Amino acid sequence: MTKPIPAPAVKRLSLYLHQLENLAEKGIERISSKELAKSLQFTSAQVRRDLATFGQFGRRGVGYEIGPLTKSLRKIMGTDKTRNIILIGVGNLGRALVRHRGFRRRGFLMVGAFDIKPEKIGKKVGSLKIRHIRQMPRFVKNKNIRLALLTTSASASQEVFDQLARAGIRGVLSFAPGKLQKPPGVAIGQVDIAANLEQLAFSLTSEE
Amino acid sequence: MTKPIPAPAVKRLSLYLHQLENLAEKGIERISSKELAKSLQFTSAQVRRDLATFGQFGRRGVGYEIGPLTKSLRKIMGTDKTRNIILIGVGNLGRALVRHRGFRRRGFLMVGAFDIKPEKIGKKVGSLKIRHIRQMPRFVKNKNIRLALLTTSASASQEVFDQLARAGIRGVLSFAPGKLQKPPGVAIGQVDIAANLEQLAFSLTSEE
DNA sequence: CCCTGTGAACCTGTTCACAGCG
DNA sequence: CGCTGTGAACAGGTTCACAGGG
Repeated sequence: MTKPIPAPAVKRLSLYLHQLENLAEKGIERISSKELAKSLQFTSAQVRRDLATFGQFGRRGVGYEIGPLTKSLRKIMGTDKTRNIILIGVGNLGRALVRHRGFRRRGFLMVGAFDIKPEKIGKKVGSLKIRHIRQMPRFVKNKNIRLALLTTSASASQEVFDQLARAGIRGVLSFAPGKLQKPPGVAIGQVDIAANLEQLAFSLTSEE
Repeated sequence: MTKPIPAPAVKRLSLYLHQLENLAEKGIERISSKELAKSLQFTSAQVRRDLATFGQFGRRGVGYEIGPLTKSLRKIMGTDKTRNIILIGVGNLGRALVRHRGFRRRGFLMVGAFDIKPEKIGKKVGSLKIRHIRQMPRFVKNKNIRLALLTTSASASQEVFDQLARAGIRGVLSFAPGKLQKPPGVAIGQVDIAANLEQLAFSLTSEE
C-alpha cells in the first residue's frame, strides 16, 4: 500500500524549497524546524510533520542540513533535473509566461510556444519561434515533453487539452476559467486569477 | 458571534458563480444541486452545504433559480458593483494583466498602473498611462481603491506592499514568490505560478 | 415524490506533547 | 540538553442520511 500524501503538504514543499534556496544563497548551512517555520509563518510542528512525510532528513539535536535537504526536496518534486515545458496560446498572458524569468530558477525550461492563429505562426516571442499547434504532437514526442501551460480562451481550452493529452502530455497548468474534463493519467492544475480576486473581494465585504 | 466561513467554500463560490453565469447565457433559469454539482465535478451535498452556508437560496422540490441566486452570490462576493483595481509593477506579467479581458466580466475594472522605473512613466499600457508609484497613495484615496495587483520582483514586493497598506488598500493579490509580512486589516492572496508547476511535476514523479 | 437544508458521523490534516537519539 | 520524529488528541471540512416543505 502506497501511503497517501496530503496535497497541502506538497504545496508547502514548494515553499520550503524556495526558502531553503534563499538561505543557501546567504551561505547558511543548517536550519531548525523552528527557524524555517518562523520565516514562513508556519509552526515548527507543521514543518517537521511535512518533512517527515517524505523521509528522515534532520538530525536530532541539530536540525536540517540545507544542502542535502534541498537536493532531496528537488528530487521529490521532480525538479532535480531541468524539465522542458511548452506553452499553448500566445496571447497577452502567454507572451508574459514565455518571457517569465522565474521558471528557469525552479528547474523549468520553456522550449516551445504554439498557437492556432495563422498570423502569429513564425513570429517570435522572446527567443522562441511560434509554431502551429498542428506541430505540437511531434514536438512533444521528439523532445519528450511532459508538462504544458495552457493559455487559450475558455472556449478552446477543453479541445486543446484533449489534444495535449493525446500527444502524451502528463500535466497541464491551465489559466482558463472553467473545469476541464480530464482523462486518467493526466494531472491538471488551474490558475484562475479572477477567482483569486473574488476571494479577496469577499474578505472585504465582511469588514466594511 | 459571527459564524466562521470555511475558506474552501468561498473558493468554490467563485466557481458556482461562474458556472451560473454560463448557464444564464444559455437561457437556463433553474438548476438542482445535483446538476450544478455534476458540471463542476463536485457532489450535490457539497453544493447544498456551501450555498446553505450563505443563506437559503433554493426551493425544496424544485432547485435554485439561477437569476436570483447569481445576484445573491455576487453580493456575497462583493462584486455586485464594479470594483476598481490598480496594478503595481508593469513588467511582462503586469502588462498582460492590464490587458486581460477576464476582469471586467467578473466585476473588476483596472483603472491605474504604476511603476518605479523612470523610463516607463508616461508610457501607455493598454489604454492606461503608467504613473510613478509616488502618485499611488493620492490616486488610491481619490478613487477609493480597495484592491491591488502586485507584480513587482520578489525583492521589492514587501516594500511596495507596505506602501499599499499605508495608502489604505485592503486587499493585495501578489504574483511574487515569498511570504509577505502583513499588517492586520489587509488581506493577501498569492499566485505562485512556478509553485503550481512544481506541484504538477510532483504528481509526475509518483507515476513514472 | 422531488429536492433542499442540516444534524450527525466521518475523515483528513493540524497541533500537541513527548519519547528518543545525538 | 536540543531538536527531530511521531503517536494521540483535536479541529475543520466533507459526506451521509434523513426530516420537512412544496
